[in-house]
Amino acid sequence: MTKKGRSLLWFRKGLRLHDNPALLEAAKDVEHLFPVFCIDPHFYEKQPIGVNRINFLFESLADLHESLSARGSRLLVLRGDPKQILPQVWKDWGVTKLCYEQDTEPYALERDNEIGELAKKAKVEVKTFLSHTLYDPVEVKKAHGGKTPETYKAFQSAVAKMPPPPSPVRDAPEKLPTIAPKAKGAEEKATGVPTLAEVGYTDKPTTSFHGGETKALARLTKSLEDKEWVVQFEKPKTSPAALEPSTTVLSPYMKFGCISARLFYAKLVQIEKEKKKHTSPPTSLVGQLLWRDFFYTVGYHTPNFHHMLGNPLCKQIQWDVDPVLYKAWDEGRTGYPWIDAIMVQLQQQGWMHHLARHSVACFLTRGDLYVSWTLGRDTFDRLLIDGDHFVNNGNWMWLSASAFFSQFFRVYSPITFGKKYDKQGKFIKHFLPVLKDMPDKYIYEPWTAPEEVQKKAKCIIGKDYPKPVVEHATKHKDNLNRMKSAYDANKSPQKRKEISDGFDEMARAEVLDMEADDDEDEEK
DNA sequence: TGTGCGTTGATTCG
DNA sequence: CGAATCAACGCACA
Repeated sequence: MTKKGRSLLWFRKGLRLHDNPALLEAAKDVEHLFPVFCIDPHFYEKQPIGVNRINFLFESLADLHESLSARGSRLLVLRGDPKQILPQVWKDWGVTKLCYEQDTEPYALERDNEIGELAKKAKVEVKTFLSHTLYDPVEVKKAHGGKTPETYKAFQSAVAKMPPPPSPVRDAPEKLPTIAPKAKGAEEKATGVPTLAEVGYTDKPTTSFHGGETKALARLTKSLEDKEWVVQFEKPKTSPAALEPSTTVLSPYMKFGCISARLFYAKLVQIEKEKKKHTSPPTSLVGQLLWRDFFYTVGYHTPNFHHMLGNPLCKQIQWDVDPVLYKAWDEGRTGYPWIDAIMVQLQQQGWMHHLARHSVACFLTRGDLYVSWTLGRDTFDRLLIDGDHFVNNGNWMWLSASAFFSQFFRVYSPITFGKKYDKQGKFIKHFLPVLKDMPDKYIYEPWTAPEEVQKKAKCIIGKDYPKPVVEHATKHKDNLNRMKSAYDANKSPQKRKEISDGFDEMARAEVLDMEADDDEDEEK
């Protein structure tokens, strides 16, 4: 049988050659294969992506290109809106089949729907595959009696009724079909992975984590080396103050699909079987993978999951609109070293420990500043190399006690929480060198240090390092009362609606616009 | 309608 | 260092 046809493999997430069913389908029985990634302006129109995050993506693309090249292919990187670009290239290149991995994020659903329609008109066959999550969110809902599981437990009971997650499919073949040699515009349009400078970045990336399937697989192997550690893993017992991460840091690779969740899962289950005794969800490593699938599932089925307004799961809360407090948090100058050090770690590394994220998220919202979780979500989305739509939004609602979690009286202290893990404040001193000579005794509350101690440490509070922007002891108590009132109000649909109607989204937008205004001021 | 539980709080007491 | 207490939420299930 002679091979005919030309397929286009569209990479979005799933930046890998292992466990990639769309790739296997695209490479099957065709004469030529066009592996494509689109740099879609949609993802940086709302806010500029942090340099670490965009670099992680570019590194992942470069790695993908290398791996494809080793198999006689290459990665074609296109610039622009895929809804415009793809129809053009499949016409130019004579593409007969379009293959990609399903993406359930709201923007992706809309985009892919539209592209599906365009493909139909152009008589391009479309084949899609579910391989980003362990379970299909649609199937999970079915298994739960047609209702969306809104708690982890409900999710667990739903998936317990389902077949286990599919095993990873076989790796990409050693030889892939080539790109058609004279495909019109293939070389001009697809100019390889862009440099940071080309897309307007002048700053260098600062993170020590690097993207790509190769790095991902190496990290997976290393993470699973110590099987005893694997089977004893309990997330809450790992330290948020460790300078060498106390967890796997596989999340950025999971976000971009440099690693397959199903591969990770299969390996964990194998080790658990081997060792017999092991920890269990929700705290175990398998439990962590299930959290990811839980948020993907509930997020997919909840309208306006990434908003407070119009989100049926989300408590309607009249958060303060305070650009000054928000910016102090965002830029790591709240005057609470534990909070600021974590925010600096976010800027530098694009990654923080899960409990560190809890600390700063609680602080921004119900704990101290009483600023909307959606602003914190945006900061994380901009700077985290593992920022993942459903997981990020879900966790922000959790920490702000807007959904999933309702014991709002459990507040993280910006002073004592970190102390439990790091009495000497090594973490703080690493990320806030201005405090490096502050005695351990004052490291979590430097404003309490006597003047001569501050002088000796060459760190005057209010000059070299900020005074606290709010007083935690009093503010968190005020907030507790406000949360109690908000919860009471949410019991009444009428009052809930009143809060929604009165919540000024424009005011929230102004907070974001402030940064643009600042830039203008600097130029003047 | 009551009860127990919920991935990861803080403080105090023994 | 573990347990009780603080003040007290919503949800699932009996």
